[in-house]
Amino acid sequence: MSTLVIVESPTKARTIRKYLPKDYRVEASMGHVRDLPRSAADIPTDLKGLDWATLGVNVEEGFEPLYIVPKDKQKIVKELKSALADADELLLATDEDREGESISWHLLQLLKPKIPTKRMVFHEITAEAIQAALENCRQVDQKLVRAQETRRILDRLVGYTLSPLLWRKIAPHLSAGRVQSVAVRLLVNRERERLAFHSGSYWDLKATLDKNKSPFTATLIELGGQRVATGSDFDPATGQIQANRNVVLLNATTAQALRDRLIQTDWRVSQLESRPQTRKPAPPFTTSTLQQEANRKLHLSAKDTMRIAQKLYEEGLITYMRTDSVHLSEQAITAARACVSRMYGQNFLAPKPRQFTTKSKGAQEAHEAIRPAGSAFVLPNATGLSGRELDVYDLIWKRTIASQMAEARLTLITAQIQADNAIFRASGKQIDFPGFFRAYVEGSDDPDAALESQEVILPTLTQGDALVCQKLDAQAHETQPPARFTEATLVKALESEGIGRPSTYATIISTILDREYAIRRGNALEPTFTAFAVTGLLEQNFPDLVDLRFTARMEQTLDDISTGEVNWLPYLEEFYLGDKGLETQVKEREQGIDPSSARAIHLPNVKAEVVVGRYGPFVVMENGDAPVKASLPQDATPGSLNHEQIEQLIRQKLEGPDKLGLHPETGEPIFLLSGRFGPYVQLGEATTENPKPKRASLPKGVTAEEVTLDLAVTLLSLPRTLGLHPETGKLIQANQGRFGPYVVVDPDGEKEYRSLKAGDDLFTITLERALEILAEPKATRGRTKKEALKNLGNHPGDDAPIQIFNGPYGPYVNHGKVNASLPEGVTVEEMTLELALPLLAAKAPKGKAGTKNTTANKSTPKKTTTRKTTPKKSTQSTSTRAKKTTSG
DNA sequence: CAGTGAGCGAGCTTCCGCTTGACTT
Repeated sequence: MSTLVIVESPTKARTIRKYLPKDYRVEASMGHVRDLPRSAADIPTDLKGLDWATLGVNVEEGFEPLYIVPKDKQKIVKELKSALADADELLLATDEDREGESISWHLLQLLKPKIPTKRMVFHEITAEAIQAALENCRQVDQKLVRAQETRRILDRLVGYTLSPLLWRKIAPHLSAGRVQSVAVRLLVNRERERLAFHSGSYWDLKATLDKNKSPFTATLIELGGQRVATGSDFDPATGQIQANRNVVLLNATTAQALRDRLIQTDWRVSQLESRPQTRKPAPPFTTSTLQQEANRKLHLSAKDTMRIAQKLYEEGLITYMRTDSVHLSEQAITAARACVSRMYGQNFLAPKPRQFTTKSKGAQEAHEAIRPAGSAFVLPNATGLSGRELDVYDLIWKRTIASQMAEARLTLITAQIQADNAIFRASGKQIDFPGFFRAYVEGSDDPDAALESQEVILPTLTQGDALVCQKLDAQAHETQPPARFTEATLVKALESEGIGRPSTYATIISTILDREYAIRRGNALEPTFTAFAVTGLLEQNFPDLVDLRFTARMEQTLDDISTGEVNWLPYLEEFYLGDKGLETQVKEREQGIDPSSARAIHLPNVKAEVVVGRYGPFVVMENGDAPVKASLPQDATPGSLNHEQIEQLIRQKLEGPDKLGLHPETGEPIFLLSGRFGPYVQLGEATTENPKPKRASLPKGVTAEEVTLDLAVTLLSLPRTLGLHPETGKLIQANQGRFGPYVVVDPDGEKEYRSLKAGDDLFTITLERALEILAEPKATRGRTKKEALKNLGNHPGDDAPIQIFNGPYGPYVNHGKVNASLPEGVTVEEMTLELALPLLAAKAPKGKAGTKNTTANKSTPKKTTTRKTTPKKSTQSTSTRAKKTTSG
């Protein structure tokens, strides 16, 4: 007989197994095993008709939750049950936080063990820690479980009460939630600030000064005893200098005049100041800070970062990647310090081990900080990793090492320089001892500030020194609106408010993008019209729920529930059914919310109304008694739309499309129109006989204003025939496609495509050049060609190579079109041809398959964007939700 | 791919937090 231990993740199961006695069996629950029904399909048949079944909470009967085992967990539960049958003791070893405690409780409810059962908790996987945990087991903490259940129910009530309201008032398939709606509101509020922003301009002077042939620069700060205005003196609402600021504002003329006067005067050092500064290293990574840094330094999305971190974790290279703790274990500190003294020397070691404390709200700290795993950190170049995986590991390694390094010591030097009645300032920064800078400098969200961290050397100066002014320039500046959120800054903001959890930051962003509350433009997240409409409705009717502090207050109550100071049921009753309660408020306000005004958005910079419609946003402009409506381009957002664009759209609607002119040969009119996919030109009018006249999109980078009749004629002349293939006699054409210009052989038959190279031009390319390009092999899809991790040799059957590649789910063996994962516990190094053959045989397609299926490598153009509608299987994931796709 | 935005309507959409999984004629 034996003891069954249940943990959350299979990787953790594998690691702790070796610290447990032989007869202990460790299994993973894969996170939560029960939940409220997600949709109608999850509701048991006997409860189907009940009005509270979809909500999954019987609010009239003591807020009793309806728990089900989701489809993807049924197999796991079955396996756990059968493992339990062979055990004579059960240890529940899920994480020691609210969610972990709840998982243990649900396991108890489901498995109903008849054998002795205990709750085991540990924070570190070492022989001693596990031993200590075995000796100090306890029972499941019911109060903590209740706190989790309250959280779960509250989130369900918010989400499943507000979302339907949005369907009724704005558009179907929208969503609202305690976390996502606040995140969207942050984006919207920032965009509003940007829209209300008025830029101001100011000038100053920049001098290049010299002493003993070492030039340095200084900036004008004071004139005639008055400070010279800078960006922070402006009122963002007006673009003017704020009231009560005693400053001089220079413009182009006054700055130039001042320049001409000062260049002739004497320059002298009037004041010198130098002060020492020390800098401490940043704490080791949490999920949130890792995502931020990977976004700033490696330009990875939160989702990509997590996928890579998961991989590193599974390879045993780093500790758990979903954590809110900055705590380092004894083992980690020792390992980091050993690395520092070996690689940088004793000088660079922090005199005492440095331990950090978590400051973010609501942290639960069930895990360590993210750091290289083990008691001796693997050096980045010894990991065998490459590409992004190596980059992320390197980042984690450096940040961890740096946290145990000595402080950096700097000297900041400020010199004031007098030139007649003007004062200039020069700042220098000298690094006296780099300390942890050697290993790691935290990235910045502000590129200007990032520059600042570099050393700026000033020559040795003394008060009264005479200086030579080599150059003096007047420079113009403009105040900038506050920057849009990026993934990094949004995650940072959410975390500091205690909103969302490490396991959810990446999915919060995915949800916002999936629901089209925001689009990603460059690194920035830009809120859409839908986001404005939804945020407006929620702010007007449920201000408390979209308040940044709502989650913090909820967390406080949950803490009080877990200590027994607050009773959970009255809290939920008040929250949902009370006078100010959610359900009460929805019922009260439902009538008053007019759908057409909820869908309408008024923007300060635009004199028309934008309406969120079934087919995307459109503008409505008053025009006598029949308002004019016009669709907006698909990527239009409140922040990208300007009044000229709208006027053009409206004018086109009123006067018909702009006519560019007549076709020089056929005499047909050529129109410039604007559609959902941007501007395009059209030859002739659409009539009933010819409903689809020839059309062509403008090439990238050409705006509607720049289009000439010539360009339109050339675009409409496409495809351009280059000639016949000298060998096969097949037609060769050049054309403009979704991925840019290309050439094609046999456009009505076999269709062999190649993209044009950087130097080639669609309109001048010759048949000879086209043949050259066509002779080259097709470029491999994706960014980089995959390199095999290891070659195992050739298959005895067909002599084709068998190789190991790195895939999204770990390394796998490849032979032709057959892929197979490595057996559990076998490393890439240990794999051999002999081990691979049976794996491949088991995966190989049976019978005749294999010959036809060449599509994988051939042309399978993705239908729409990168978002593919994946199989109906994974009903869990939000990103796989079927979408209304308007392309084809 | 390309000019719409209301109406009749069955049944459905949706939350947050834990965790990995891997389709076929």
